[in-house]
Amino acid sequence: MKKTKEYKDKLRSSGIRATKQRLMISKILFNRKDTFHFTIEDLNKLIEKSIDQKVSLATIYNTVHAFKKMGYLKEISIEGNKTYYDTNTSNHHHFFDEDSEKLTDISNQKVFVKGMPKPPSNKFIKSVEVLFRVASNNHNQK
Amino acid sequence: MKKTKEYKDKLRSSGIRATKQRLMISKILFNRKDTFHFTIEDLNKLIEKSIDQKVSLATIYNTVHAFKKMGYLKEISIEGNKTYYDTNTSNHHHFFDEDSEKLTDISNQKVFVKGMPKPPSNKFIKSVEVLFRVASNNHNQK
DNA sequence: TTACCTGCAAAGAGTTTGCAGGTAG
DNA sequence: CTACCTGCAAACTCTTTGCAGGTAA
Repeated sequence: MKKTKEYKDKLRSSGIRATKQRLMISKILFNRKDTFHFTIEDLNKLIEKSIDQKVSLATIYNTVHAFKKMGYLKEISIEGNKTYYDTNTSNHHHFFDEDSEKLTDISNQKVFVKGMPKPPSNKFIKSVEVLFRVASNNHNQK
Repeated sequence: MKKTKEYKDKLRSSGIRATKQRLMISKILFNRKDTFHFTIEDLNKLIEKSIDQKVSLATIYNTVHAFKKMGYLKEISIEGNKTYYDTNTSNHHHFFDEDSEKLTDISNQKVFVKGMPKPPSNKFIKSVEVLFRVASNNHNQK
């Protein structure tokens, strides 16, 4: 609650209006200590659980896309038909737990990629992402 | 053509029937020197272009899933709503060209990940995948 | 012969779009 | 006041499913 003004300013300075819906979503996504990994479905459930009014799915998609374009969210590469987003927009790596289908951050200060390959001509490397797939021993092959 | 018997044996030894459709898809996917990265849509177009009869989409999905289960294909983690498959099932890495949305293999003998993190308790690391995103300089942010 | 497979069409899941009415600035 | 935004429903894309008829072994 105390951060409402801060989010208003952030949105306005990004050139979009600080609507009720966007402020609410900002609070849900960014009022937390840890990185948050989510799908649109996850976010929608959180909104429904909250006391405030419901937000239409179209608006949730719209807002998440806007936040991504502004650099407040990052899309994550995970197989499957759902799109995952991450509130940690810095370059970092992930565990993907195949049992629970949950992501965990790994700082890029702990993991190093050696032997950076030469990119195709006229291309430059925009980012390097490492995904460690984990599971318990008795888990079926994905 | 000369490999038909080989594919028949391969399919049968995997416990599924060597149907016309599966043999045709086997040839398209595996009768090549280089690794092949594709979506179901790509594969369907190749089948349509070929001289043989068309194969229904349901059968293509069915076959690709069967091949994946047998370990002949690997699913690749790329953002977006389409599923990518790879005929190279060994542990290796990729360039992803954001301009063309095409993948290129990188041997895992060239790239090394140092500082392997400790997985969550009771979990073990199944695989390590590195994705290098590349683009040309004038390309818009994805 | 018969268990398995294919093709079609319908259904499902996730996402996008068009547009009328609402609201931030 | 008005350009931008929201909510709804319809549309779209990719994928899965049910089932009648076909086919490998």
